Amino acid sequence: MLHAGLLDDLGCRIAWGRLPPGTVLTTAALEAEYGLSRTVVREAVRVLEAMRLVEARRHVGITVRPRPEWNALDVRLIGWNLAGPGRQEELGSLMELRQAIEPVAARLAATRASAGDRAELVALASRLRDLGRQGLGESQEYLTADIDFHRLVAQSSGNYMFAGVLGEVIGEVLAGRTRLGLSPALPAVEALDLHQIAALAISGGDADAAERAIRAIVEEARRAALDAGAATEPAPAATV
Amino acid sequence: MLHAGLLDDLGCRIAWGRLPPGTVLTTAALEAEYGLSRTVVREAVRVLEAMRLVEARRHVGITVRPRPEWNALDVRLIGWNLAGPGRQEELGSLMELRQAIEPVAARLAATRASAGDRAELVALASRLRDLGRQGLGESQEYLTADIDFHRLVAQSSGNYMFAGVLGEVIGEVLAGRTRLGLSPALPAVEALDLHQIAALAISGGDADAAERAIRAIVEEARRAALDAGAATEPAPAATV
DNA sequence: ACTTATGCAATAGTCATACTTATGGCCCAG
DNA sequence: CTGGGCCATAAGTATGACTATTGCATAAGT
Repeated sequence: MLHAGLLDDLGCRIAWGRLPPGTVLTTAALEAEYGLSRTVVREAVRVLEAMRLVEARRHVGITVRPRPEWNALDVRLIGWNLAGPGRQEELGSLMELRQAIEPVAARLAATRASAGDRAELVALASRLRDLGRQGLGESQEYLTADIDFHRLVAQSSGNYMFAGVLGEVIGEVLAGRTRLGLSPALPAVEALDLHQIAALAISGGDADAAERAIRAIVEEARRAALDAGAATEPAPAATV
Repeated sequence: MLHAGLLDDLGCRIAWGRLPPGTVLTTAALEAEYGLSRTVVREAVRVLEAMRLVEARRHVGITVRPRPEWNALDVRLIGWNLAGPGRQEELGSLMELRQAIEPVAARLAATRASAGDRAELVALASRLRDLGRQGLGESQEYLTADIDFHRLVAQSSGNYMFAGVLGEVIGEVLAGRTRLGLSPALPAVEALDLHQIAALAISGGDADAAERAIRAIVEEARRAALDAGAATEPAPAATV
């Protein structure tokens, strides 16, 4: 589909600073550059406009807006940022977002989660512990269970904003940890314990304990990322 | 501009449940219903698709997606929700989001804010105190200063995601408080003190104190909203 | 010299028509 | 009942024509 391709290409060029804020494009120039019809160009521009990456004005053209105006929490934009030279910075921002949201999500989950979700969280924490003890902290299975755990906490919070943003980005953040080797084959006992504590606290309705445990989990992850701070993950190849 | 009108109309109809998940539209039917060209319809649908409100498929049409799949933190969607029957629920979710984000933003602001921003925060807190003491807690001036204060905390955090989402929604949330009469003409001394404490903590680089103060501010706001829980604000007239 | 008004070209916005593409559902055969 | 093929469905794309708005350049006025 041509629309998706053009949208991604333009989105990346903007997100990566290749079309810096203030750049003025025209639909005619884009048609010529990409060899596509006006329909495809306009439709892609409409989406970029909706994301506040550009502003289209008659007689002027399509101007790239300043970065602070962009819809920072747009999932597509997050993806573009993660796929480009600003990946580390984006992961850092996402880590801070997790730091903010996950403890509150856990607190809410402790009061709102369904019985089924409570049981599922306990089961996931058990799974993480088992895999961790087997030295499989770097495995896909561990990663999947870790992602599922955090997603379920967000969903159980009953706040669909938490569920939405965390559901979308937690996979990327945790996978990034694994790729950076920040998820050791033998996870620290304390980390596994914290997942257990969090799951049991949510399951038992203890909001304070749930919040403290998740806060500690996220803090540990943040510290590990800081310790590895200079270990820069190379940006993915710049082709989307 | 026809595009914006159609987008808002369709967006609201979906957000308000008038086009419930599972509803299948076609571009032909929308053209006929709205008396607009295919171009306008397609461009609007593109944006809705990007927001994950709908999915367009050949041979099927344009299907409204289940609500959990929507981009919950899309600013436009938040606006549609706030303009419709789900306003209270949306304000509740936003309050929780504030609860999560603002304390962490304050913590980060304490370490990252520029000297100018630190001074500005202190000045805004002073302004709030002065207006509050004059019994102007319900005034537009107080509201403006309150919004500016919280926005600046978010911006000073140096996390553009915090700045983005709070910058967009804080005005709406705080204005809703004023409209509901939850912002008393004579604000409690403690509330004014907390803004001072937060501003001074950020200005002085005390992250713990900044976080505690902002947390207390947001918690006080949340409690006030709970106390007024049954005082339902009528949804705005359903015309955007 | 500065300010205001006017006109025109620039570029997006909209409409209509034609053609292409993929795909879901239905029908038929084994 | 299952699998394969075909066709109609509806989106996806292209193009030409026309409309609408507006920014900029120029001219006129003070």
